[in-house]
This record gives sequence, C-alpha cells and structure tokens, in this order.
Amino acid sequence: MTLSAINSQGGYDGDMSDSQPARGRPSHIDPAAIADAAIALFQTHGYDAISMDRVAEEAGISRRSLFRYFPAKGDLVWHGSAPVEARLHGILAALPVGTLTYSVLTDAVVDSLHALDHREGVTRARLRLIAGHADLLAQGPTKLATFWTELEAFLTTRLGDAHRARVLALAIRTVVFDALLRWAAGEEHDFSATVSAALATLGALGTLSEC
Amino acid sequence: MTLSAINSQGGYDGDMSDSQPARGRPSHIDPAAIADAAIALFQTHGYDAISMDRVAEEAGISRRSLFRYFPAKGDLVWHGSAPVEARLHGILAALPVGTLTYSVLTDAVVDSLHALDHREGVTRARLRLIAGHADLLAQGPTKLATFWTELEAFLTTRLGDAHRARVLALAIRTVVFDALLRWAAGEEHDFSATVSAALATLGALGTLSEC
DNA sequence: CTATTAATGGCACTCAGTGTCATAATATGT
DNA sequence: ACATATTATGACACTGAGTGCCATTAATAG
Repeated sequence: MTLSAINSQGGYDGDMSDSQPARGRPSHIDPAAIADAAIALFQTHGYDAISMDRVAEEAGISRRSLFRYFPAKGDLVWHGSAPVEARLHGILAALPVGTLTYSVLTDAVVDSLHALDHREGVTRARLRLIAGHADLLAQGPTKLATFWTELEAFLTTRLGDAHRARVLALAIRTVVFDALLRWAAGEEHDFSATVSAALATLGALGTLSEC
Repeated sequence: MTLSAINSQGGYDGDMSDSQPARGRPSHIDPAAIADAAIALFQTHGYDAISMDRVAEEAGISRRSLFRYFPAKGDLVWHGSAPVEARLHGILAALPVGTLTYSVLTDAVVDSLHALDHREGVTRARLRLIAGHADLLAQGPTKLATFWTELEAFLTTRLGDAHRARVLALAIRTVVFDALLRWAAGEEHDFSATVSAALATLGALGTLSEC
C-alpha cells in the first residue's frame, strides 16, 4: 500500500508513514537523480569504466556522501525497485481468500510488475546493464529481496505448506527475472506477455512424459 | 566421461586429454590443497576476516601466484565443482533416447550430485560458507555455469522447445541449489532425499487449484 | 651449452568500501 | 534572539580485492 509514496521518478521517498516535521540539517541530495545520471554514464562509457569517484563528481557531491546513499556501486543500478515491491504488497493483500489458482497468482505477479513498464526506457537500460554484468546479475535475488520474501510469505500462509511455498516462490522468482532480462535485451517486445508466457510454461512442467 | 580425471581431493586436473610431455617450469602449487586450507581458515576466523594475503602466506606462495590460480576470492570456496559437472555430462549422455520422463530427468540430476556427497564434510563446509555469505550465494549460477548450461542444452535437444527447456533448467537450478543449501545447513540429513523431494514438489506446481 | 617455454614473485597501481571526526545547517526550547 | 540538540555532509586515511608489468627461475628441446 501507500502507493502515494511512489514519486514520479520511480523512486521511493522512504518511510513516509509517521513523518515527523524534519529535524536537523535538510538534505539537498536527490538519490533518484544521482542514480539516473549514473545510469547514463554507465550506458555511454561502460559500467566498469565509471568509478564511484566519477559518479560523485558528476553528481556534485562528495564521494563519502555518495556511498552514504548508495552503499554499493550496484545499488545505483538497482535503485527504483521499491515501487514494484509496494505494488505487489497491495495486490497480494487484495486477492480474495480461498480462490487461489495458479493463473490468478501469476496474474498478480505480472500486474505488480507494471510499475516497471511505466518508465520503460529507464527500466530497459537498467536491466540491460544488469544482464550485461555477471556481478549485477547475481544480485537479483538479494536486491529484490523484499519482493521475493513477500511473495513467499504470502504463499506460505495461503498454501499452508511452507516447503511447497518455497519451491513455488523460488521457481517464480527465477523464471520471472529471466523473462524480464529477455524483454530488456529486446528479444521480446510485449512486457506482460513475456512474463506471462514464462510463468505459464513453468506451471506445465510436470507434464514432461509426452516427449 | 573421463571420470578418471577426478583426483582423490575432489579437484580436477584440467585437460588431460592430449598431454604433451611437460614444457617449461613445472608448478609446485597444489590448488586443491590451497583451497582446502583456505576453507579451514574461513571456517575458524570467518570469510571476511581472512584476506588473500593471509591465504597466500598460509599456502607459502606469493599473493600474485594465489590470484593466478584463484582469480577471485570466492573461487577458493567454489573450487571442486568440476567433478559434479563431469558426472552430469556422463549421466545425461547415457540416458536412453525417447524415454524422458520428469522423474527420469530428476533422478539423473540427483545422481550427478553424488560426487558432492563423497566428501561430505568438506562439501558441507563449503556450502555453509556460501549460504552464510550473500556475495558467495549469489555466485551459484555463475560458478556452476557449466553444470546448468549443459543441463539446458540437453533439455533443448530432447524437448525440441528451447523456451520450455530454459524454464525447466532455470527452475531445476534454483530448486536444487536451494535444497543443497538446506542440506548443508543441517535442516535435512539425507542428501539425495532432500534434492529429490524438492524436485518432486517442483513437478507438481501446476496443480495449485486445490487450495 | 644455448634457446625456448612456462611458472613464479615482487612491485606498484586502481578502485570499492569503511571508520572517524570536524563542520554546517536546520528545528526546538528558553 | 540565542543556545542546544539533531542531522547531513565532507575531508581524510585506511583496508583489501584485483590487475598489469617485468624480472627471475626452472624445466625441456635442440
């Protein structure tokens, strides 16, 4: 919920729930703008060729402050996934009790990803960077941890079987992420269709005997 | 094939196929021994607390040579997965044509992992290190790339459908790896049973409507 | 004995990431 | 208005991973 906390840049303003009037020195730093600028640098010069010093210089802040907002270089690329996680939360909570079919579930997952589709250009750029870099690619499960753990928690309560929920969540995670990367690479054009097709294939894995 | 190339340490002697008489300076360095020693250090002092300098010192070689054998620190932990990949290769090649059921396939995967079970103590130690460290954990798909790509290639030729093969390979990869980690963590005792059960659960995902 | 080939070590370098501390800028209380 | 608590920022130094370069060493082939 709290979809209003999602700003137009696709960033996330943090915990806006009980916002006390601001104390202390206010920040003049805009993380979303810095991330976007960094992405642009990465695209033109290559991820490895751009150092954190360079990003800080470009953003007009000190190197130390940059690391305060982005504890790891990869966070610059992963920044902006919070809206997707927030949306999934809302969608799962809205699912009626007792009517969980596989297709309903996968539709919910696909629906939550529409937050990505919104800023299609930037998202594609980020995903392409991720796909092109083994280090970044490997961070998918970690950096989107909220998304995946929320999905698994939901499935655990709905299925009653923690083991089965875990397998299902893991499989969905891997297949969805792979579909996103293929979409970003340009192999597929329709965002939702790509993810939906991948999940449909996953659901039919048990019927392998036909070969 | 070439299972004889697997030495008693669980290491892999590289390409022994057309071994010319050795030229140049011979190496006095034993990568498997170094990896094992490093694992021991990691276990007692923690992965982060042990620098590559320390490992090199312990092994009695220069830091530079250490990096020549293990280009990344994580490779010390992942070392020894080659036998598993070799075994999978042999098992897949031996599968009779035209009789590929899901259970036959998963049995083959489980069977290939017996190379891990052999040195149970060391394998558990390594997997525990991996499980306890997000960086290492994320490298699973990359470091075992040969294993997974071989599986996917096999499925592609057998199924005829590249897309379906990819989804299947991805799902198996994730679920198997997760099962291995749970086994290493001590949550499960029977190695094969753990992996088999996870794969069986995966095969039955499509039937979700019963809840 | 010489040339060739390959392994190793020493050194310096880049860059990611962290700890510490001084300083600046804001709001609150008097 | 003024002192104080609170927070953001920057400056600096440090650790450790990983790389490039080159001299050196140890083997074999002729």
